[in-house]
Amino acid sequence: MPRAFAAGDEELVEAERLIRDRMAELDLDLLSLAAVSNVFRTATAVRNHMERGVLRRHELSWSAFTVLFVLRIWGPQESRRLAGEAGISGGTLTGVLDTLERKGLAERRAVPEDRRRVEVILTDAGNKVVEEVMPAFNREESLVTGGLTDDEMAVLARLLRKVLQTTEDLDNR
Amino acid sequence: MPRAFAAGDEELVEAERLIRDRMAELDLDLLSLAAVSNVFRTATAVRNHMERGVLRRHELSWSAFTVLFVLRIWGPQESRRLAGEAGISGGTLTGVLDTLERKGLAERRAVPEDRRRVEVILTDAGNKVVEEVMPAFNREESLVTGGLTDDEMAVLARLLRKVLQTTEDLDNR
DNA sequence: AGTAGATCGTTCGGGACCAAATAGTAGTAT
DNA sequence: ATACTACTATTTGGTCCCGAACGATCTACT
Repeated sequence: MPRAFAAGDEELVEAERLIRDRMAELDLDLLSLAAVSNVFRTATAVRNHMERGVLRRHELSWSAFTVLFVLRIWGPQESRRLAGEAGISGGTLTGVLDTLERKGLAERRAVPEDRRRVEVILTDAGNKVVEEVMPAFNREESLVTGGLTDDEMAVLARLLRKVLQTTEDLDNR
Repeated sequence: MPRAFAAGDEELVEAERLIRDRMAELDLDLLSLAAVSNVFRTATAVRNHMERGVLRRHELSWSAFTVLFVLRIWGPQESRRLAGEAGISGGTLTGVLDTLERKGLAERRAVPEDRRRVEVILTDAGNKVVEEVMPAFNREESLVTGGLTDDEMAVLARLLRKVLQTTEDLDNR
């Protein structure tokens, strides 16, 4: 049996077979490559799906919704932590907050004991938006994971958390 | 045992416990939510890691590298398919190709039989860049998946492919 | 031949994004 | 008090990205 069709081949999609064959001389770690690149492909596809299907109807950008969501879950937050939790830079958060304030969905509050800092809170309107969008968002999440069993979803989440943790550990050093 | 600490709880990170408790009345599908949101968190973290660590040294944007990579794997491509394969819009591809042409890494070629269409090819310099960047990129992929066994990486890729496929099926309808 | 509709890549407008520079504030040492 | 250091959010400059509008081109039909 030729090496190009060794065991495990049936797991690969065409693109991955091509990569293996056309990059053979580079001696790549194909398991890592497949795992990571599928993270990106899936994230892009699902994100586009969400943006076009759910978020667009509410005129919310991805980051704007994420920020609202974080505020709803974690409660009033200071900017720095909010940015980290939402996965965006501080500079980006400033712009997103400008937009959210303009729409009346969130507000900046001065922190009395330290005037450098800013606390961000969800307005009633913002709270309402989250509680309206979140179920719609979650319905789509259920749809895109419809091909997985409950066990598989749990495994997927667990493995991803491990990769995430490893990546964060690499960056904090 | 209170419901808030039922079986499986140890699988959840703090954020996910919070979501469960603070969104209880919305009756969400928490398994899907955890799976999908971890896809995004992981993708963001790994992408930032790659952009700062590998791509920045070579002055390549994420999309620019993806386009070069697709060209290297799939060979000369027409724009429309190239955009789809790289996961970006047609409008974005135009800008990316302008940049890549300016750097001499890729070239547009007229398609004789249909003057609307454009074929994109990798130059020798572009080919060289891919073969230089790809191993460095792959080394980081190995690092971020370092916490997983080979089996786990294969499972991760398989589950993600399933979600990806389901999402694409949803969109093509 | 001529026209209507589909399809291609490009252009354009605007938001999002990051990194670096900046202005302002707090704490600490001198 | 003053200077120094560390930390905050913001501004700036530049890139990226999408969707919609556009012009050019091809196809099908009459």
